[in-house]
Amino acid sequence: MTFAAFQQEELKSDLNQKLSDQHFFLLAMKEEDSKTADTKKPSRVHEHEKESTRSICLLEQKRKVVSSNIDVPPARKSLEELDMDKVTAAMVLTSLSTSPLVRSPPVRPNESLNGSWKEGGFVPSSTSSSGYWSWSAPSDQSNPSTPSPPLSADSFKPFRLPSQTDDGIDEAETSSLLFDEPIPRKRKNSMKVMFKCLWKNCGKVLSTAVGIQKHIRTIHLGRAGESDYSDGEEDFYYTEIRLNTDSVADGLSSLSPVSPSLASPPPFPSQDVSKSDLSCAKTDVKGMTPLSRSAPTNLYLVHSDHAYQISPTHTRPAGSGEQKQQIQTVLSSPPRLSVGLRKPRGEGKKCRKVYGMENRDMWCTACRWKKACQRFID
DNA sequence: AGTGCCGGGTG
DNA sequence: CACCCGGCACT
Repeated sequence: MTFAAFQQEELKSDLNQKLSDQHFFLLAMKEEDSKTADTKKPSRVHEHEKESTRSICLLEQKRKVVSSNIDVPPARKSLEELDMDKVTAAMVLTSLSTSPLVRSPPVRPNESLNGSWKEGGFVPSSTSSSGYWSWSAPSDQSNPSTPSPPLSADSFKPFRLPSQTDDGIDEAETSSLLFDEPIPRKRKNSMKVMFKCLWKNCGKVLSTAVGIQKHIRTIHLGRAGESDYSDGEEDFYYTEIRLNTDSVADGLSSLSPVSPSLASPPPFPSQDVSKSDLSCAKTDVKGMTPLSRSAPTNLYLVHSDHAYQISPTHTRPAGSGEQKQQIQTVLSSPPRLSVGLRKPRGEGKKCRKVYGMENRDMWCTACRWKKACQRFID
């Protein structure tokens, strides 16, 4: 079979498939309409029906045109052959759409992020019956040059949603990826990824995963000699944190590395643990930015949800509720470190409470200026 | 809705 | 600086 003939076959079978699908859809629509005809305006139903019939006619015409353009009449093909053609067509379409050679340059403006990987990995073909979508391993039929879905850090960064306690967010995110909704979330690209040691009483922050692993291996696991050997245990003792390099100056917190370390001091003084991605997992040693848990292709995701997540040095009076709150803040808004560092609200009396709004002149100046009360400091 | 207060604006 | 206030977190 020549390539041209093959292409024609594909086209035809694909069209057949689409036509029959649409046909069924239209029939279903008609049924639906007739079911609800008594409750709806009859004229509208009628219109609908007319429309449907006309569409079917048009589709039939199209089918005829295509058939006449192609030498092989549809009747000559057995059902199995047709089915095979459908499958082949789907496969070819799949590989066509994923092949970098054939792929047309991006047209949609927002394709650069979700579009590319969606296109690359997930082709919702009606004939790929399994319904299981995965690009973990290319099937034997697909083009070997099929690019693996964007494992590159950049393409995943925007989707990285650290959520340890709330998987629903991840799912929502995922579904919004599956459907073509644009994701309005903006993220500053001034984010810097750091790795924080979660070992008790150690707040070591390093800029590379390798560095932090080495730190944990040598300092905490006592494996100084076997620097190359790693059974992955270090993975459990550090987490990734994202810093907004814009507001790093604000980020001076009381948390400072406790243990002296062999490596150079962290580029930034330290970080409040609440700003770390607690659920965030990490990837392998190659310095890749961690992928989202919701991403279908997690490579080496290791959850770091263990006892050391909450830094022992973090002794703010507010309990876990505040922690959660802060994490959510980090999740959902452009990072504003000051929010995380906000002083716990004073519990004592306040001028406003004591004197009331009517005696505002009796308030302390701070209260008058809507600042932290200085009269009833707790 | 009320309260506390941070961050930022104004003179 | 003093002073004020928008707006947010928290209750």
